[in-house]
Amino acid sequence: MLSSIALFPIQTTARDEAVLNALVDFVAREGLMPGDRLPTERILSERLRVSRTTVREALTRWEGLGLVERRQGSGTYLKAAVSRDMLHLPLTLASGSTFRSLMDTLDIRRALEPEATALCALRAGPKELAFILEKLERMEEAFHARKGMSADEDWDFHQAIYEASGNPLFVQIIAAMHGMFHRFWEHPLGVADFGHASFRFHRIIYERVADHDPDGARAETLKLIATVEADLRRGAANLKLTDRT
Amino acid sequence: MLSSIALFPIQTTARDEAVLNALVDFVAREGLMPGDRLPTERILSERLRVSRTTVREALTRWEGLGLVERRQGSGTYLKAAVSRDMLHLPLTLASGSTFRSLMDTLDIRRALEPEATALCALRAGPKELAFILEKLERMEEAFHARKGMSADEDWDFHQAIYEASGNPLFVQIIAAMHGMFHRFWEHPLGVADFGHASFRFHRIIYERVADHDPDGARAETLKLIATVEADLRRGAANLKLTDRT
DNA sequence: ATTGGCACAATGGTCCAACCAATTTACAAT
DNA sequence: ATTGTAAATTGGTTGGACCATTGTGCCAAT
Repeated sequence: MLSSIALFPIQTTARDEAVLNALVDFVAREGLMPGDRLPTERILSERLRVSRTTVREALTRWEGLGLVERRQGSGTYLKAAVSRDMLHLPLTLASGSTFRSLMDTLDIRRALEPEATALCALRAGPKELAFILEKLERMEEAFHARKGMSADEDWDFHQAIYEASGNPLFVQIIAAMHGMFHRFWEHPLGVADFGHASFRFHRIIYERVADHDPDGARAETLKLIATVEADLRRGAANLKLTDRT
Repeated sequence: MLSSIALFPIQTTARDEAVLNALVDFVAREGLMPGDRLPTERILSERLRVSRTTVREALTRWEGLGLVERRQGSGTYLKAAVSRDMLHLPLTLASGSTFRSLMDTLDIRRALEPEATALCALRAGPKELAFILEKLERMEEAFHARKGMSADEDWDFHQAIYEASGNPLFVQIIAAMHGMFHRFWEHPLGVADFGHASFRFHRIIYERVADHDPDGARAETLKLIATVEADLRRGAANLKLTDRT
């Protein structure tokens, strides 16, 4: 960005970082896409003239950032696009499995999801709308088949909307909040009809988005989250979730 | 001193993860705080009955997450609190367009900061308000002394507000957005009076918060972000930030 | 011709022992 | 007390070996 500034960090030794830079270049040159397989550790070690240990440390870094996935016996696969000047902000959210923590994630969702949906209503084109509709119908199908909300299909629908917002940060942050939420609430926790109240809002939200009605989309998303909060409060009352600080 | 370390061998597969779990327990038991030094790799290797390579791979993960800092010849130091149930959120900001990336962070801020400020207005007690006021006055002081916004004091003020929201997620996520924003925009980029327009809103926001007026606080925070966006658009126009894909 | 199972190669995961490089500590010389 | 230097400490790197898992292809049985 600031190409006029020609200062570089003093580089005494930074082997693994150099390995990653070389790997970025390689991926760019070969036009590798997410899902493609990277060269084996032994090949990289040989070609880059560094020990396999160093290659592994570098790849461990990328794996920690979710950029790469290692499968023993198979290989190392690219999971996301990489570039030299991409910005990884590792954000560690320490959170216990307390009622308060779950409510905290809802605070974030209450702030982000309505805005993301509103942006989607503004920006989604026919192609994105078709994709969202497909996810919606798949979710409704699963709901009727299993007589209840299916977390996977539900998330697929929302993810489709947030991806259509055009801002990748929404997807990443909201996904983390969902993950945190469902990690401690894998089961309906005594709430038999968990998610039932939210069902009807999905199609309404889709319609608002399809109508390019950002305010309506925002309002309906807010209602949906309110149903989630109500479910959570019922669950907390049932099980008397206690703090484990 | 290290003779009393209570570490036990581990046996499961997924060695490096087991190492990290053991380390979490160790940190908790010893009451280690950020800044404290961890046992050396050789000690860990010996006590956990695991090769030093495996210990290093585990620590590399934590280093990538910013949880730990290694200093050659000195040791490995804790940089943040760790707990078993923490969620790592790797935020990846694609660097297709710098301007677009900055606008993406603003989308998130526009969603989160008004809500966090509103929550602060609801929840802040006298003690928190006094702390916020102190940060406000320090910022205003720095502004008059240096004839311009000071990023550090500015952030201290906002951070005080978001901490008073009572939800630690707000602080962490918003801090990450600020970090991204300023990493791309370390200098005012041709906008000489960068931040001047935002100055007056700080005191207004404080007053709304002190009055426990969440809607007012939300509205004023939105205006403040609007001034940031205006600054950004002027900067982009000045320098003709271009895509570097 | 199809299918099932098995041997073998490829690949990531772990271990060891040694040495390098930076830092800290101890200690002697002044 | 200060300073300079040697030694010990600690993270960083290397090479080589072996283990565990996965993928591939051959071969026999059907």
